[in-house]
Amino acid sequence: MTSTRATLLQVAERAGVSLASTSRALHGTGASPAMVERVRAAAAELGYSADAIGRSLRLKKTFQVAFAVADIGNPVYVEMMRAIHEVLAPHGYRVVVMSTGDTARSTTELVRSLNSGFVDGMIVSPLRTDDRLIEEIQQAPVPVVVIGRALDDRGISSVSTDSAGGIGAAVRHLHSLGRRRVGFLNGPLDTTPGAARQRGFDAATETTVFDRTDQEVAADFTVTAGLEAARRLLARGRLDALVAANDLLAIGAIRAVRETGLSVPGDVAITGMDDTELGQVFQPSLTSVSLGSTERGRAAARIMLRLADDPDHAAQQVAVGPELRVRESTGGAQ
Amino acid sequence: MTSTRATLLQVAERAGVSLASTSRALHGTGASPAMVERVRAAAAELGYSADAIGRSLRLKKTFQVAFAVADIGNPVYVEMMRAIHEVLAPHGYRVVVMSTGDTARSTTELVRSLNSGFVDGMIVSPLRTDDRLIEEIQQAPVPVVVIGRALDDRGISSVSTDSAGGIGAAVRHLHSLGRRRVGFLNGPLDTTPGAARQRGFDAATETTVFDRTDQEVAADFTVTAGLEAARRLLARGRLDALVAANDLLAIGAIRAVRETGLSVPGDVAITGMDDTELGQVFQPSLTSVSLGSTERGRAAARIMLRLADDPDHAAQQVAVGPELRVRESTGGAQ
DNA sequence: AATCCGATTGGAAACGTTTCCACCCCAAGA
DNA sequence: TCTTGGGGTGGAAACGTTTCCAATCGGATT
Repeated sequence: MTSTRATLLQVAERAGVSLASTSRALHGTGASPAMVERVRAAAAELGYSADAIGRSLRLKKTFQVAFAVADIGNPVYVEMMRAIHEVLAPHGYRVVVMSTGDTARSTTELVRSLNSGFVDGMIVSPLRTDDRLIEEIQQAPVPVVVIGRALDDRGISSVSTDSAGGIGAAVRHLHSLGRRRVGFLNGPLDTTPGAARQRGFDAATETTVFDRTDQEVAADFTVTAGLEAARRLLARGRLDALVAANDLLAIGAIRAVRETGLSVPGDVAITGMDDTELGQVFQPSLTSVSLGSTERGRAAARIMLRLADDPDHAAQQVAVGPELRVRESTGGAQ
Repeated sequence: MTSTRATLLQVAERAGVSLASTSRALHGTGASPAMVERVRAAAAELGYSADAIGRSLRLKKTFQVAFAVADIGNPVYVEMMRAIHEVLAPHGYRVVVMSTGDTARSTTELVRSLNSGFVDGMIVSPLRTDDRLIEEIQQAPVPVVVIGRALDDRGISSVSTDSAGGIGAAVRHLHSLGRRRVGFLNGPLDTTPGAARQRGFDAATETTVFDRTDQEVAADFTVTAGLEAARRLLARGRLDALVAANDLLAIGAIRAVRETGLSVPGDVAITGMDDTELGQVFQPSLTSVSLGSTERGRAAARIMLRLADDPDHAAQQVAVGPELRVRESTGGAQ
């Protein structure tokens, strides 16, 4: 930690050649074999390795991509981050994690910070969106890929999924099991996912007929909030099926159901959404609608690679379909 | 995305003053109120914001800190990352996530990459360690904080915990419940945590007397590996208590126990380690030894802040004590 | 009125890299 | 032998910022 890092100029002096030749020799283009040999040796002796900042300044490229979400601890985002990292790292890109905060305003601020040019692009999954944010994304100086709503009409690259359709699949699954009194446990309606899932439930219960439907909104998408909201829901009348807007809410709901002395899935069948590992290892294992977090993360990262390579490339859209994974919490196998 | 970002020089020209004054005016030191006003206006009109790379080059400071672990998906590391981010972000530092890979060799490589100077420091939690790695850390050009083993003797900053002692607490807890046939479910012994926890179990069962002890090593620290290893362990003979080396293994073990028709905690009491959210929401909720992941992350980040501020600052060590959290899986309250 | 001092200001260098451009040299063709 | 061309090399500029240093400008003190 005492010795200072070697610079390219020092390597050049040691090799007794010019700075230009040294750079070429190391970067591998247009240098004679003798030169390459000579410079390599000098570089090795000094333990040289190129300074990322100097290179970035000259190249106007940071080899960094930001990944921004409201809550880094959320299992869904963790999965995405892992996938993004796995795709980007082999291409020499680093991943910078950032927090959007949970308002559209704070997210807008974050997007604006791209102006300081510390990354080559940003993958963001906004919890809440408004027109200001959309505009800011459109004007961003580097490519931005949105994971969430499809935004093709606004010329923004996005990776979307049909969570409304996913809720529909869950509703039909429960109906096909003979359940006729279904409850819906949603998260905040002013969030992008909350709004979409609400649309999904409304649409599904319009075409599929139940004897009774009811719903309740949790304070946020967590187990605790799910537990409390489910208690309120169950207190209002008997249900035999419950659709939760994500796995954490579903787990809270399972606890609430059991508190009342009822069993899952015997008395109440429950579905989650996101297909998290948590839901998979839970007992009972959770029937859940996979929204392909890993796949969405990968898709976003691949779009980013293309855009980072060619910033003038047209915006790209990818849609990942939802997929129902039937497990114990609705009486499925395993 | 078409318009190019404004540079400081452009702001200077627009304000009709020198580059130097412009910089001072914006940075707030030694400029007249009139100058500040004038430059601010010009900057606002152009939507100027300072280029991070240019500034980094001059300041020799990136305002970035790396966080490197073997598996970013592991709940423990997620918690640490969240804590680290929460501490560093308010101070203007960005967090870059990196993967150590799971060998000491690949971790060494990662530490060596610090030579390219893309980051002001690194917080790393190596899964496996050897002398080469220790050396590399000592020679790193920027501060490195290790989360894991205490390394005070080597002059390295570290945040450690007593996981061996934590296992001891779990063992004594089970003994105090009257359990006398205890099994130990560990992860790979050649990992730093695996080795420490093994020492803990050996030491504890030497001082606390059981009728029967047995142990088994899982392929890694996951639910699936835990399930398989626990099956082997249970097949060898009846147990009434099981200490797992982390929460994921414990959850695999619960499943294995139930497969044999036995109950948790009635027939077999089970403890985990790490006190993850997963264990808390699981049913039965998991008695677990907290190693203070959040606290360790925070401590590491705080050390990093000090070291980044003053690179010649002496290495710092912090130890976080383990804490047993009794829950349903050993018959505790809640 | 001359001097001095502090507060402001501008010029220029520096951080470390890549690459354009001009130059040189040698081999090949005329 | 003279020209042409191409491969290899070095000089120098550029990326955007901060800060050292010298210079200037007031106003206040003698």
